[in-house]
Amino acid sequence: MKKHQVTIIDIANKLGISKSTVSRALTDHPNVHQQTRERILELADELDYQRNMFSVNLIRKSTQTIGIVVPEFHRSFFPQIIVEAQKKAKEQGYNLIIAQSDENYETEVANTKVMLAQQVDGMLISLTKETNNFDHLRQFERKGIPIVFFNRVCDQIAAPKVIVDDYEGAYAAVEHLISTGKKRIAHLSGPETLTVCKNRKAGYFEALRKNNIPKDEDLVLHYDLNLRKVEIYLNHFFSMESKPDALFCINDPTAIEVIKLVKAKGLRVPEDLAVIGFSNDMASTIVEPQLTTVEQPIKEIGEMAVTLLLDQIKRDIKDWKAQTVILKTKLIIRDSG
Amino acid sequence: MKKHQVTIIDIANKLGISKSTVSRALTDHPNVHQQTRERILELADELDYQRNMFSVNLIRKSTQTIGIVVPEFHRSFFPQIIVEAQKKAKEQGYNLIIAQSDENYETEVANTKVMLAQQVDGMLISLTKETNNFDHLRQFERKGIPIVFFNRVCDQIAAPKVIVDDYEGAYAAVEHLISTGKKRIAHLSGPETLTVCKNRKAGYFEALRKNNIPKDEDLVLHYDLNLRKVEIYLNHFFSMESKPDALFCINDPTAIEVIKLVKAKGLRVPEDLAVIGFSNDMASTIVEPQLTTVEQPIKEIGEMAVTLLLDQIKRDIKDWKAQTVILKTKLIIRDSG
DNA sequence: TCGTTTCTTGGGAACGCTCCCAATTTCGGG
DNA sequence: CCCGAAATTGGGAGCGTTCCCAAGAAACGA
Repeated sequence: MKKHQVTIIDIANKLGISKSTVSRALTDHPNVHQQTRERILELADELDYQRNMFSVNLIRKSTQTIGIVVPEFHRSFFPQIIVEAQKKAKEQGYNLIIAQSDENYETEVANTKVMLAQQVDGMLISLTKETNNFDHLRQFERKGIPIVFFNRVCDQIAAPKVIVDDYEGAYAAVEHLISTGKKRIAHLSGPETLTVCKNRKAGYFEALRKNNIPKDEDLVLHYDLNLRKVEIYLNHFFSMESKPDALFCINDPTAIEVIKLVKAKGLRVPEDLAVIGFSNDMASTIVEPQLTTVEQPIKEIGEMAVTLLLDQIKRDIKDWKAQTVILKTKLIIRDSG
Repeated sequence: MKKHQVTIIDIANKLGISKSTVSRALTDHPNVHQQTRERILELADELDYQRNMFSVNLIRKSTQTIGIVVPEFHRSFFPQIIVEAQKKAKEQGYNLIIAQSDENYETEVANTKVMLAQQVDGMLISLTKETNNFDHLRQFERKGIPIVFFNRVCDQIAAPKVIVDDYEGAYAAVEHLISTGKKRIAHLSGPETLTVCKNRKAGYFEALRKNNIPKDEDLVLHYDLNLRKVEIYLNHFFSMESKPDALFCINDPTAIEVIKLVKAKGLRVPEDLAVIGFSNDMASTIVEPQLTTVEQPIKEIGEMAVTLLLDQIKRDIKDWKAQTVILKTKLIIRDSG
C-alpha cells in the first residue's frame, strides 16, 4: 500500500521553518545558512524524502526527459542504439523513455502519444516499415517539441536526421562482390517506400554501372522484411534461366536466412551464391560461413541522434535549419561473399 | 521553440465558461450539457489541446505507469520480454518505462532512482549479475511501491517473483544428453550467486544422480558471462585427462560460442562434444549445428510479471503474501546435442 | 552609535488540473 | 403557476514545488 509521500512541508514543519528555505536547501540554492542546510539535508535523508517531479515539471515545463521510438526489437540493432543513446543522454542529465512499435503504424502513433503525454522535451524516432502518414509527427512540430529521425527517416518532416551512408555502403558491398569475380549480382531489398532501401538500391546500381555490368531490373526484388517470405524470393532467383551468383541483401537477418536456405538446397556459400548483408548484427559471426556485411556505426548513430536533439532542445533559435548527418559505414569482409 | 501549452483555461476563456466545466467535458464527467460538451471537445481538438499529465498526476498520485529494469539488451531474451510486458500493460491502461542496466550494479541503482523519480506505480526488475546489495530496492518497500522480480530474482526482498523451472529444464537437458549416450557431461555455469545458475546446476546434478553417473565437481565451471572468456574454460575442459563428451551451458550465447570454438579446433558437434544451451534465443537456429536448448516461455513471463504487478498495485491488502510463479520450460531438441 | 549593505528567511502566487460545494438554471408535476 | 428536484455551471481549495519579493537579522564601515 502506497504510503504518504514526504513533502518539503513535512520537513519544514518538523524543523519549524518555512518550505521556501527547505526548497532552497534541497536545490542547492546559495541563500541558505550552512547550519540550516545541514539540518534540512539530514532530516530529508532520514525521512527518505523524494522530490515530487510532477510539481517540479509542472513549473519548469521541462522534464529533462527524451523519448526514443524504434520500429522493432528483433534485430540487435535498435537495442544497441538505445543503449548508446541512453548513455549519452544520461551524461547530459536527461532520462530516456523507450518505446517500440512492433513494425506497426498504429502502435507507433500510440507511442508518440505516450511521449507527448509524458511531456518529453524531445524525441528520437525511427519509423516502422508501414508508416507513410506523418500527422502524428506534425503534432510535435506544432507544439514545438523537437524530433530527430534516425535510420528510418522521413523527408516530409523538417527535422534533423541521422543516417548512414547507405549508398556508399551498398556500393562498397557490390563492388567487393564484383572484385571477387561475381558477374550476376542480385539484390533482395525491403519495402520500396523506405529511404534506406532506396539508397542501398541506388548504391547497388551505381556499383554495377561503374563496372560496366548491365542493369537488370529482374535481379532486384523487394519484400516486406517478413523472414518467412525470403524463401519465395530466393526460389524465384534460382528459377531464373540465368541464375545470379551473388546476392546483396537489405539486412543481416535476410542474409542469414538466405544462407540457411542455400545450404538447405545443398548449395555452397559463397561458391554457388555469395551473400552480403547490412548492419553487422551480432548474429553475423554466428552463421556459417560468417557473413560479409556492411557495418553501421551504432555508437555514433545513437550518440549523434541524442546530440542533435539536445542541441535543438537547448537552443531557442526559431529559424533552425534541419541538418542531415550521414555517418560512414564499413565493409566487413568475412566468408560469405 | 516550445510553444505556449494550451490549457483548459484557454479553452474556458475562449468559450466564456468556467474551467470546471471544461475539465468535466474533457474527462467524460456526466454533469455537462451535451451541447456544451460538444463545443468544448471541438475547440479542444482545434487547438490541439493536450492534457498536462503532471498536474493530473500531482493530484492523482498515480501515474498509470510501470517501470521495467533489465540487466542487458544483448540477448534477444529481455527485449522480447519487454515487448510482451508492454502489450499486457497497455491492455490494462498502463504505460511502460524501460531501462537497461548494462550488467552494472551502479547503473541498476541509477535506473531504480529514475523509476522512483518518474513515480512509477510499480516496477518489474531483473537484476544484474553483480547485484548483491539490495538497499535500492528496499526504498520501494518503504514507499509502498510494489515490485515484481523476474528471471534474475532475489530472495532477500519479499516480493512476487516470476521464474522458470530452471531445475526441471536443466534436468531435462542433461537427461537428454544421457539418453543419447553421453557419459561425461560437463556444465559451464554463470556467476554462482545467481539463483538461476544455482537451480540449473542442481537440475544438472540431479539428472546425473538419477542416472547413476558419479558426481564430478571438476566438470562444473563458473564464469562471469563475458563471452570472451569461454575459450579459457573450454580449453580447460579439453585439457582434462578424461575429457567431457557433452557440455550443458548456462545460456545460448555461451553454447553458441562453445560451438564456434569447438569447430575452430577441427572437432565436431555433437560427436566430439554435444552442446546444449538455455533460453532458445533467436540465434540458436542460426548456428550450425542448430542448437539444442531449453526454451523459456517468454510471452508468459512478460505477461505474468505484469499481471502480478498490477494485482499488487490495484489491491490495497497490507498483509500480502509474496508468491513465486514458476513457469514450465520445454526442451527443444535440434542438432547440437 | 547609526545607516547601509549583505545574509537569511518567510509569505504567497503560480504551474494546470480535479473535485467538492454552492449557486444557478431547467423542468415536470401538482 | 409555483415549488422542489434534477441538471448544469461556477468558484475555489489543493496537489508539491519553485521563485519572486519583502521583511528581518547580522555585519560592517564611518
